[in-house]
Amino acid sequence: MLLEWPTISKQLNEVDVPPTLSEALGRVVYFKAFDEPRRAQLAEQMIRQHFLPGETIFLEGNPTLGMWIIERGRIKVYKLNPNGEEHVLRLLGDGDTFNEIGALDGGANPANAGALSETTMWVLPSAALQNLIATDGVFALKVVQVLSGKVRGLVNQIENLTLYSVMVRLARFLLQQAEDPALSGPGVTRATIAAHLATTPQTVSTTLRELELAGAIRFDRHMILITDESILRSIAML
Amino acid sequence: MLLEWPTISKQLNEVDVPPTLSEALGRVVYFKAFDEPRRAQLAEQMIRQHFLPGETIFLEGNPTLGMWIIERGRIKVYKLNPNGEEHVLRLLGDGDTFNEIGALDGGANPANAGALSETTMWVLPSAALQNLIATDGVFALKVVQVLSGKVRGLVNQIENLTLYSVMVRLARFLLQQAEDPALSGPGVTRATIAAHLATTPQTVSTTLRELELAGAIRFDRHMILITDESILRSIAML
DNA sequence: GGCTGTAATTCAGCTAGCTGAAGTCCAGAT
DNA sequence: ATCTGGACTTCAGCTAGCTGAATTACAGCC
Repeated sequence: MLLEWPTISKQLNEVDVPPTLSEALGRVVYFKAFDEPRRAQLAEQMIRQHFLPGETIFLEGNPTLGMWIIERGRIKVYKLNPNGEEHVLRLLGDGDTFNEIGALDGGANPANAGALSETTMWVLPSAALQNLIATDGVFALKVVQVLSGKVRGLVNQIENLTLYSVMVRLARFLLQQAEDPALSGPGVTRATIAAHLATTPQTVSTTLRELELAGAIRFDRHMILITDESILRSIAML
Repeated sequence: MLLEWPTISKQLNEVDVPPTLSEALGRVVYFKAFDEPRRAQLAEQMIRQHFLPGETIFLEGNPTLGMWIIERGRIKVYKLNPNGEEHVLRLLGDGDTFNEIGALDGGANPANAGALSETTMWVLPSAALQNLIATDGVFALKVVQVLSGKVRGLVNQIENLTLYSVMVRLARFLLQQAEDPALSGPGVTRATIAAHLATTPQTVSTTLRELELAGAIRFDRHMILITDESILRSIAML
């Protein structure tokens, strides 16, 4: 199993870029069940946005524009404390959505968002989303399902942060990374991962060395190779 | 401002116990908008349960019975790691609901639940809840609102845990406690609070002493008095 | 009143993980 | 080929908070 780790920005040519926005919407969890005309109608209400690496997409506490859908790129959703320290809540990539909460309840942005790589995205205005829920029971049900999953995910994050060591959290992250391409790729640096696992880049480094020593992974240039998933899983306590 | 701290179980006579279940449902966030006949119909589908302090209500991973509604008492929702260490996700009391997620998405219980005090509760079976969502758009919208709030709350918890010290977390908890009676009262011991703030009872003790030294709080028997809210708020970085 | 058991406090010693600094690696630009 | 700057690594020193143990306080009960 091979993991693209940071700084590898060249070879990132995921082949299957969907040709039209409407088609792309078919891959978004919320709209999978929509038929073509309905997706097209939705597409008309959306606004295209483009960001460069390092650019801020929006700030916590500001009014929510809508739900964001990533066409292509990597972004982070994060919190800051007054010292400027950062905790990365989510790392997202192609086809992922974010800031649903603000769009759904009409409140302010719950967190900050920033581009990690060059990114193309679309915004579905809050009003359009809320209108869908109010008029389409099946869609509302879908939203409840997705939100439930989101709650489960956050509870899981809290569990990891409070009940497991950096070693375990990192092992779990590597296993997730093997499943989800959004967790690797351009812009996803050690510092970003550290901020996601509530630790420091230095500690990530030394802990990766320990994982190598334990025979779970191997380094190949800037890539990380899982050499023995069973060892990694047992370290991850899974 | 006065906070009942642990071990005071006698004087807990919150006067306004609602006489009927149907009436009690009117105080539950999900059912506030229901009229009396509708609440009565709902009440018919519910099952009454009784627990003693320390009893387990349900375990993570088991099939979900339904959504629980607390008539009277204190409970905790918590996660365990293989060492038996515990993290308390939520502390709940009269009128609060829990395990909605399992009931909403039909999955397993996302966490464990246990009674902290003698508790009377009701279970609304998952099927009944899901039926409501499917047939009542206004209700579905309400559920989306509540779930959004839940996500915001969890993100807030993660922020506290990862970006702020025990001192700050404890100060914030004391301020919350002043607002929400479920966070004090019978069964809510130092150990429980420590498990909620991801620390130890010893550290809670020493940190409370420091807060006293800073002039933010005072001890009176086993009670904690907020003597200077502005000091406490500034320590809490709020 | 005195007993008993649980909760809370205090303290000394320890450790996981942080901090800051110095050095290395490497992709991209010239 | 060399240079440059960001990312990564390594290390020594430190500290917030944990651990275990001993002590005290208190509620409930007779």
